[in-house]
Amino acid sequence: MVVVAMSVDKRRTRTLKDYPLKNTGPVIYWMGREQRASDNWALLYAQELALNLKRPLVVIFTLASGYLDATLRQYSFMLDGLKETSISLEKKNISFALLVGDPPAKAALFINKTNACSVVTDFEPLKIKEAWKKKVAKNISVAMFEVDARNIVPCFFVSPKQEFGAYTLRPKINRILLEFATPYPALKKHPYKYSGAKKGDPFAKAAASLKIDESVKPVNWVEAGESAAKRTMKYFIKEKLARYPDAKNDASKNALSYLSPYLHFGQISSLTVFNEVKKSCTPQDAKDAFLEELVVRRELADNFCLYNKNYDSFDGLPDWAKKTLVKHKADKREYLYSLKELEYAKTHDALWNAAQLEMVNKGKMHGYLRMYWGKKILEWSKSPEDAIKIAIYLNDRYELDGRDTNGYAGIMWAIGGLHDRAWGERDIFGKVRFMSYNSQIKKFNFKEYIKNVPIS
DNA sequence: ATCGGCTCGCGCAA
DNA sequence: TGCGCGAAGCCGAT
Repeated sequence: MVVVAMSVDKRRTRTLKDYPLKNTGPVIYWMGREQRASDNWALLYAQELALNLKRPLVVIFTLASGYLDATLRQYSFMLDGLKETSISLEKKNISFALLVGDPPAKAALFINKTNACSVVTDFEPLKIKEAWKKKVAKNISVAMFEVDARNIVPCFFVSPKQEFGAYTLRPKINRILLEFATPYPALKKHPYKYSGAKKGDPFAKAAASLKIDESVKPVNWVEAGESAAKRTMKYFIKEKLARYPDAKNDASKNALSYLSPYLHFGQISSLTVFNEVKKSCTPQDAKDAFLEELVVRRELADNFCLYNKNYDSFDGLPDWAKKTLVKHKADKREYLYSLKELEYAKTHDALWNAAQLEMVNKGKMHGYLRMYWGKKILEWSKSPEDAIKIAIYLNDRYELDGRDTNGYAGIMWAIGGLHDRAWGERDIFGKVRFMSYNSQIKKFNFKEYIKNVPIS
């Protein structure tokens, strides 16, 4: 077959299954965490393959019950976004199929049944996703590619190992950032129609068959989906970005982008945000401060989860931190709270309780307080192992952006010194950085913050 | 209000 | 081998 030059950078792609391209059924994009029709390198790559082969393009999404203990809150945000995406895809003559059940089994079955000519999926370093992909690759006889459509600089290309800190990854990203920060081509109206599409609304049926924890309710202050994500981005750039450097660590000020749920579900691409921020009329220091978090810190979290498969447990911490935490494991805890006491915000610390309630009731905790929140869980739990488990449980249960590489890296930073340096030794924390209640309340108007936290 | 020390290890210069 | 410096701090001295 003729190999045509592709506009998606080859360094963004990896081969998961080496097999000659066929010329039979559709090209399939198995959509994972990049849940959007626009500005999606994985989808664009799949479309280019399909155009070259002159075949239809089908996007499939595999929907599992209780994925990593997600609750109705996250499912509802995700499905609302997917509905909008599926409509956008259909408008481009790209078919969308929602497959309910065991993801790798359902995906492989669909690929085999439709006699697909190749399969594209998006990059995500979580263990469960890697296991799914491996299983699918084993059970199909067709080429399968993976595209990093999340990071601006592809994660597996920028570094071959776990980076020690932001300062070791930053220069590697910056050296090649502009090579990868290219504008997105538009998704084309696909000229070859897929004839096997099922009639009817797949979402109604799927919702009925899902078995998920419904005790954590959806939140109504934020709208899901690609167009809401773009509106949120534009509002942030226009109204809040200029004061971001001064106000970002102040939980009583409304200065954050509120983009993390959208970024988590891939309803917006960080490169889209990057390009919009760059071309905005905002002081350079504000752009720099925001882009550091949008690019370096987010991509550092993916780097961590890609190269450290203990990203969600004590074993994944750096050696110096494990050593010092073990040394202080038996230190007396002045306060010791059970999971339920923490979950219901019944501690002696009004600031911590407020942050916890903000998360439980809103699905989003202020970014700066997430650090304080995590460090106090270490201080009040019987071991660092327990603290990590509890923090991940609460984060994944209540945050809209739970189960994100950023969530794991953030918790490991707070509790276990990941990507951080050693500091003065003290009880429980050892040499892991400590944060104190007294310093926090001196830094910002916490009464104002607490006043605005939704208490139910 | 501001400053230095705390303390570890990577990466680069020499 | 030495040295600078880092993902968001704390504390005590001045």
